[in-house]
Amino acid sequence: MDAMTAYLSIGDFSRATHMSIKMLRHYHQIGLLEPADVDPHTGYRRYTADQIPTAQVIRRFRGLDMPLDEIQAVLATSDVQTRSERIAAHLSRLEAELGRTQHAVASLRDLLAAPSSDPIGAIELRSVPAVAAAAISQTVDAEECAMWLQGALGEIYASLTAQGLAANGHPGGIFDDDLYTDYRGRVTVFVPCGTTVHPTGRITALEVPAVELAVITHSGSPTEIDRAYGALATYVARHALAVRGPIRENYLVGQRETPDTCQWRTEIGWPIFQTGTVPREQANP
Amino acid sequence: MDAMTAYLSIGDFSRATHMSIKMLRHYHQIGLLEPADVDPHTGYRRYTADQIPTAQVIRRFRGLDMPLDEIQAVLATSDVQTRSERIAAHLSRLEAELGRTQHAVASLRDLLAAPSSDPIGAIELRSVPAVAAAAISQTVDAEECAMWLQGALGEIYASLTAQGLAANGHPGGIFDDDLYTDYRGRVTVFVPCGTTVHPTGRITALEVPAVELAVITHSGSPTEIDRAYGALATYVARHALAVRGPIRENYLVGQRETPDTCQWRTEIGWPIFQTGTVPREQANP
DNA sequence: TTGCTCCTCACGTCACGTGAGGTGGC
DNA sequence: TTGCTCCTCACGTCACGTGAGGTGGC
Repeated sequence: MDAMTAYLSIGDFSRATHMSIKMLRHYHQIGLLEPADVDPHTGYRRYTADQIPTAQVIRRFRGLDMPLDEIQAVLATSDVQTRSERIAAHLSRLEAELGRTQHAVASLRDLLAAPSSDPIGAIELRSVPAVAAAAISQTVDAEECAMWLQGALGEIYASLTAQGLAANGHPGGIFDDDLYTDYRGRVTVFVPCGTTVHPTGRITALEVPAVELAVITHSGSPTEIDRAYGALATYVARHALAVRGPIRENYLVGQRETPDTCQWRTEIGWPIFQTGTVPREQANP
Repeated sequence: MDAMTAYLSIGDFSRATHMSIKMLRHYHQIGLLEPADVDPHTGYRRYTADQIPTAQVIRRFRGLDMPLDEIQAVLATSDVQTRSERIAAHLSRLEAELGRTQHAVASLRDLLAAPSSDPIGAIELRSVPAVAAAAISQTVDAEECAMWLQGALGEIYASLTAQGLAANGHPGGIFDDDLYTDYRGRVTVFVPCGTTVHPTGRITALEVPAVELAVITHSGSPTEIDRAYGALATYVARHALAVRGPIRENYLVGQRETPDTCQWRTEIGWPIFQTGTVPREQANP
């Protein structure tokens, strides 16, 4: 018997590859996995045994939540080098996400085990003067914001070193409201420096404006900063201090000081009314 | 100033909780997180600072991909005991999935590193006689099939022991086509035993029918059994042997023998034409 | 001939995102 | 008064699943 005539019906192909018929039809429709032959009269799909390995690769990738268009891109890449790179990139992303999820699970376990072990510090009202800085601004997605910030900060420090300039305080970030309300907005990261920086790459010289802020300090990993945000927002709301304006963050201890995120310390600054001489207050949530 | 009047607009609440406005409106619509007040004239949503912790819990759970209705169920549970159990259950599911994904990543890395290290065995055509067995049958989803099978098998062995009966061969499974084509179908798991079993629980006495099968053996974890299925389907297609009927599996080495899934050995049987005296053949994919 | 497989729409699901078009509040 | 915030539809996205209603093949 001729091996070429050994077509598999969609049902047989489903059994061979462990993909549902609905999936196979879907993959046909979007052109990801086209049957070797389609009967022009009945519309019956016919697959060959040769297509099984391809189907299995697709199934494996889907099992790892790779989007269909990415799978398609990988399969369309004939260049072995590029192909391997794309796959490796996806696997790295996956492993990174695995780490984050593991961390989140542990963190939630902690939260549930000791519900009120809040190491959330006091809230301080602060008048921040204007300061000259080297800065990078860009519109970014909320998800990639943390990563983007690290990269931009690295670029700024590298340029300061190249220009023989010294940082003049902790690095900071300025976050447009859109970043929170639409999950996409303008972010500025800056490093104060006495001398005006010479613009190179994405870097610009920026006069960071003066503001009145309610400030809280978050100790620990950025993944758990939400609690400090909540405490700060509660305080500002209860005291009716709220005013429009971007949120600030200052990185007292961060990537540059230690890779151990548990030791990081971040100040969050929420814009408030100019209250003149404000007494230092304790948060009372 | 009165703390009770300290409402937050949806924008402020978004900044306080790191949830987008779209999310907050969505959660309002489905009743997961209702604003403390809605202005009857303008429709403006007003939140209180008290709602921030609840919102944060929701955000944490969503970060772990918990479905919204499950979150709702957890929050609606006033009984602390039940609530903790539900959360713990979700975390356990998550950790199990983490393990599976890690395994899948590693497996795919292997596959890419050594593309043709196929330890896939020979294919044998076999006449299987009918056999008396203790069995459990049920319609299950493809995803939960493996888990279900372990549980059912455990029940069967326990009952055999209780009735003083001995197993008379390896345990096996019978899988309706629907399980592959629709991801939901009838599955039967059985253990051959000489004496007729007394029906208890889900267990019935079953005469497992005789069949002609093409059989391949898969060595290793069930998560990688897809390759053996592919090889077997290819063989059956190329030799035009296919015939309707449920697929069989025999568990030569499984959970009962060793928890190390790498050492498991599973036979897969694909129904074929009754060919009378068949010569033993080698697969030639 | 019966029952099974396979076909094509059309619509549903889940958790939102993306505008359009309009109004309210400082 | 201007510009910003907020509102409600209505529709889109992603990867399919769920029928309805109908035809083909052994």
